[in-house]
Amino acid sequence: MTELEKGPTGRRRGRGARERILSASEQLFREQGINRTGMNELCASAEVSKRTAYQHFTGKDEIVAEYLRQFDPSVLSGVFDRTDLTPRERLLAAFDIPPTTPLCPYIAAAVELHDPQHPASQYARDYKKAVAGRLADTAREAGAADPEQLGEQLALLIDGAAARTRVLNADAFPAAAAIAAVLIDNAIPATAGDDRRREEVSS
Amino acid sequence: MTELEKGPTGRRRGRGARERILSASEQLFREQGINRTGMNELCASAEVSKRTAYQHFTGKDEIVAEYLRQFDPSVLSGVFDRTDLTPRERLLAAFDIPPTTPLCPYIAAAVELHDPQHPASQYARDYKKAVAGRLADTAREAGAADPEQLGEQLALLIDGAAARTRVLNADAFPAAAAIAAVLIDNAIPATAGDDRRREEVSS
DNA sequence: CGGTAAGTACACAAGATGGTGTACATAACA
DNA sequence: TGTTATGTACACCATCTTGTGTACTTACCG
Repeated sequence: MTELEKGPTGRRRGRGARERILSASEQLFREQGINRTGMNELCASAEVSKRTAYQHFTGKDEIVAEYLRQFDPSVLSGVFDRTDLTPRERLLAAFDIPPTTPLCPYIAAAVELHDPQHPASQYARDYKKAVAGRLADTAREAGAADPEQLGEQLALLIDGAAARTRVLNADAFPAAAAIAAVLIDNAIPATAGDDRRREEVSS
Repeated sequence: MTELEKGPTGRRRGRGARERILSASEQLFREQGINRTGMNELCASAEVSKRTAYQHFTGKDEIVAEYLRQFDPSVLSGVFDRTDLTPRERLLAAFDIPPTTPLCPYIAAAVELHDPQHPASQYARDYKKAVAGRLADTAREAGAADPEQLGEQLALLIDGAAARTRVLNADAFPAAAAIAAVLIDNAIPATAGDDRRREEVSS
């Protein structure tokens, strides 16, 4: 969804202040949170004059919303579009989050903004539902009996791992992956599936 | 841990400003978040003069820390000390959160404070570990093969449900309870346990 | 060239924030 | 009674917050 860069007419739109702002916001909002990042700091980090920032965005809220909207494609497609993995492996790969993703920004935003009506909170919901949907699709591909349910369950595990990682300051995704393996094996009937085992459960 | 009210000597300690502050903080921090609740508002809601507040607490940080410390006994003992339930039922009862608990305040605090060194963040970690420990104890009682692991897994499910409930604005605890049932049945060897089924899985 | 869109620099507003200082009131207790 | 702990009322401060206003500069493009 990274639009513009060059406008539709081919005209260059200035020196890319907008993108610098969003790029800086991605870093700062993640590192120090949304509420702890002021506009002055954000503009300084983006090397953009404050005036310019407010010419591109009506206010901080809009920057926050746009900051969350950016993730939609990147995070999702990274895992689910890998054709080198079986569907089951893809489901589990969703728990192999690289260290570059310290915490789901949607949970953080939902907590920090604290207003379900905020546009950014809407994006957060949309994203979460999209992830659950993608997981359900993959679950269906893997032959799960109730793919919607499995997708929802795996999404819940991911969120649990994210939240727990944040609170405990220790990686909880391996534990979540272990649970996921159990759920996947339980959800896929014996006849279907790729490499699942029946009674034994990988810890 | 609701100490004082009357001191150990029987002496009345003023008019209970401290408790009013903590009571108001519990409500306000929960309803609107920590960062969105200013000291002026907090003191007004507690019907306490600002000066008094700063005589009881060195600063807002201390109030936040104390606010989190209060939960330790109440939430935990409510579920785990019920002798009318089998251990397995107690494990599942942890997912029957009443509507009075809109969201785990520890996750919210960890996100809002955004500083793992903050005393309140410490309390959050302690609490989370305590819950996992209690779950593990109960899992052991229920005859689980690896009670520590099951306790950690169930704790992760609770956090996932809490986070997801917050972001999606919809109750995710039933789904978490369903997963919990699967994990519990998988973790308890066939010989042990109370009412578990073997192959069938309660959705 | 000149016009225009884009961006800059910087002061400044208006309000909220956490936190103090000062003088006064009240309740308990000896 | 008077002393002391507790609490109040309220002005006040420094700082930070989002957001504007104004005047200037730069890059592009015909």
